[in-house]
Amino acid sequence: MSPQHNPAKRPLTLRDVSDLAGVSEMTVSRVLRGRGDVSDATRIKVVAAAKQLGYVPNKIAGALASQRVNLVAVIIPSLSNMVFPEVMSSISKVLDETPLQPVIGVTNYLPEKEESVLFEMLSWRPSGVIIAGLEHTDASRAMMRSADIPIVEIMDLDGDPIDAVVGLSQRRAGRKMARAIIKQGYRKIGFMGTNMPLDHRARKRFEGFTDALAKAGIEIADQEYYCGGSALVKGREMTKTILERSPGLDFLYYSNDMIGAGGLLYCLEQGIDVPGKVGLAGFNGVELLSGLPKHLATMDAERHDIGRIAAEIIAARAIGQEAPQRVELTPKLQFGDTLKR
Amino acid sequence: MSPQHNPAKRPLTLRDVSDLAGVSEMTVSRVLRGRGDVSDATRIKVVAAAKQLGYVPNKIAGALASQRVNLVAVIIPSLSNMVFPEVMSSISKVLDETPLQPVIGVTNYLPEKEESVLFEMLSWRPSGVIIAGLEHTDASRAMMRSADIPIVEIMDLDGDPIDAVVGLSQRRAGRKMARAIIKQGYRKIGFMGTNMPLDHRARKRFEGFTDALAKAGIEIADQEYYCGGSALVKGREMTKTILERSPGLDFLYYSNDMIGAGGLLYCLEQGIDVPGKVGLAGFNGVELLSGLPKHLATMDAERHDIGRIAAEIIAARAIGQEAPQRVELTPKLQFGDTLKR
DNA sequence: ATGAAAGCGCTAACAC
DNA sequence: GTGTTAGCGCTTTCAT
Repeated sequence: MSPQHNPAKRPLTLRDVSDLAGVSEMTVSRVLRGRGDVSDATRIKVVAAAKQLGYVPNKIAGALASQRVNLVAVIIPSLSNMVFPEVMSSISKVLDETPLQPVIGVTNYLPEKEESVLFEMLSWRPSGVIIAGLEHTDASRAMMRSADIPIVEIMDLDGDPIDAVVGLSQRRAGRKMARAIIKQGYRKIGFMGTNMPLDHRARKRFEGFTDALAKAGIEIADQEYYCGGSALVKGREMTKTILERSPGLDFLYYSNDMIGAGGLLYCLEQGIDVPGKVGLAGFNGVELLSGLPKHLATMDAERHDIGRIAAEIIAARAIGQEAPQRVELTPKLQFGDTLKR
Repeated sequence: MSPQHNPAKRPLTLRDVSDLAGVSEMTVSRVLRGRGDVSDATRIKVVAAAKQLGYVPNKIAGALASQRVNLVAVIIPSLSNMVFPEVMSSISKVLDETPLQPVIGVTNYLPEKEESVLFEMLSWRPSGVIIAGLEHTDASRAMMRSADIPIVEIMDLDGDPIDAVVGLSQRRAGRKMARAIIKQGYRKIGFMGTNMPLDHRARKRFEGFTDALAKAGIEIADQEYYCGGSALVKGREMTKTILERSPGLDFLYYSNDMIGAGGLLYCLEQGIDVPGKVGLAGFNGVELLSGLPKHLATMDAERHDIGRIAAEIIAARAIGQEAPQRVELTPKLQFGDTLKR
């Protein structure tokens, strides 16, 4: 039955339902929340009345009275990097089994924006926070610390967590890739990445990468950075630039799979022997890109596990259960077709 | 200054700030909201006190008292189709200039999920709703109608809007593409799409497409559907399948750019003359994909304008201004390199 | 199994 | 310019 027109032009309250059903507001509240003992007869009357009116409970009032808000703030740098929607979907899948609901905030990699998003979110008194990265302004850290709710920092492990942390060591991931590349005999290595000093995870991967090269007595032979625009196009352009400037390069390491894919397409068009003459590797394991002529070597960022585990920690703590404080995931190297093996 | 440790382990209230600053709660409230006349001296004291304590206002209580919630519910089917993050970012950009804040809900193309997401959202009494599509359950429509807030349905125009609507006629977009294809002399046309009966926009585009073909006395020569998996891979596989089954095809129309790109890569690998022997076209104008060896012909879904205008309508109505009820956008055909011209 | 009263933390409205 | 009072619509707690 379609709800009756609401003549009062006033949001419906419990009171309206209680009047129609002929029971107290308290009883209506109990029925609608499924709490406490209510006789079947009453329950049916109340449900019918609520439905007939098209009553939608007011969570604002409910939350204020109960001091409980079943919201989980999820704070990520961007939606255009496919990694984050994927983390989100894992989080949603876990929270769907609980009364908790994710609320997304996007920071655009800006610490001040992160601070303001966090402030906004915390002012709704969520049951928990899942936030990307370990780098935050002092004020952000202070807010999270004093919020007295579970905080899970995700994606990265290299730093000081506020509370719980789920991720992988980005430095270690960079080192692992470097070692694999060296082991296959590549020596003249070029790097391409985003010009985003605030993408700390990319920065740490690069640091780990150069560290491991240095231990083998190798230095990055050339590098190139971009910002903005279509990553696929930029990958192609940077690859052209770097290969023309440094024809001796035998490996190209990209800070993400998207620019790696652009580079791969360029190399194939130019008839460059991949991975014989030049090897290529990216980072992330973006499923989107399987389907290219060759599979780009990459390292899985384990983002589904990260999202799942982070959400599980929040869900456990929300009901007073113990949960791990630190979960380290190990990224898997995928050789694909662009790294000799 | 880092906030003092909160010894009470109790969320801070206006009261705490008012005690520290030595003024009434009301004055603190005024300062923190920037409303009403407050002397500079008082303002400074209050701001200092709030900062020292690390006070974060409780929006739950504020919203209940003021009967105002500066949230805008944005309800979309998916985050993995890049179109929606792009719409989101346009919405955010507009709302950033206002006190309004977007809250994302994802329905996975399921009407029942849409209904429950909507219910959850409306129970927070948002200032407006932006929702993808014109197809909703009766209950969803009833909820939106009786919520007495601005509702903007986006992306599609072919149907009965609840309130305002911003989008393009998906049917017309399909027809337009069909006419362009026919005009270039293609006659044996294959179609590939998602197996998602609930993606009404894709369905309507297809209907418009076949309508226009029918008017020219042409029927779809073959078709192929997929669900799940990497769109790029699926596009490649379906293209192989359809071309082997129907070698006479001279045009392939894809319901989205991602599978179109997979098909394009396949054709190029096979050395098929594109667009000479076979023409290709997709839909959406996904910027992500420029950077492929050839540019896929496509039609811009105008999603940035859609997001911007939808948000502008909500923002205007939120402050009592008039706003358009219906905005039709005209998708532009981009020939790229895969459709003769 | 149901109801009555108190109050969650804030703001509207009004008084001073 | 600042303070006081009375709720906002629910849920908690306690009474019956």
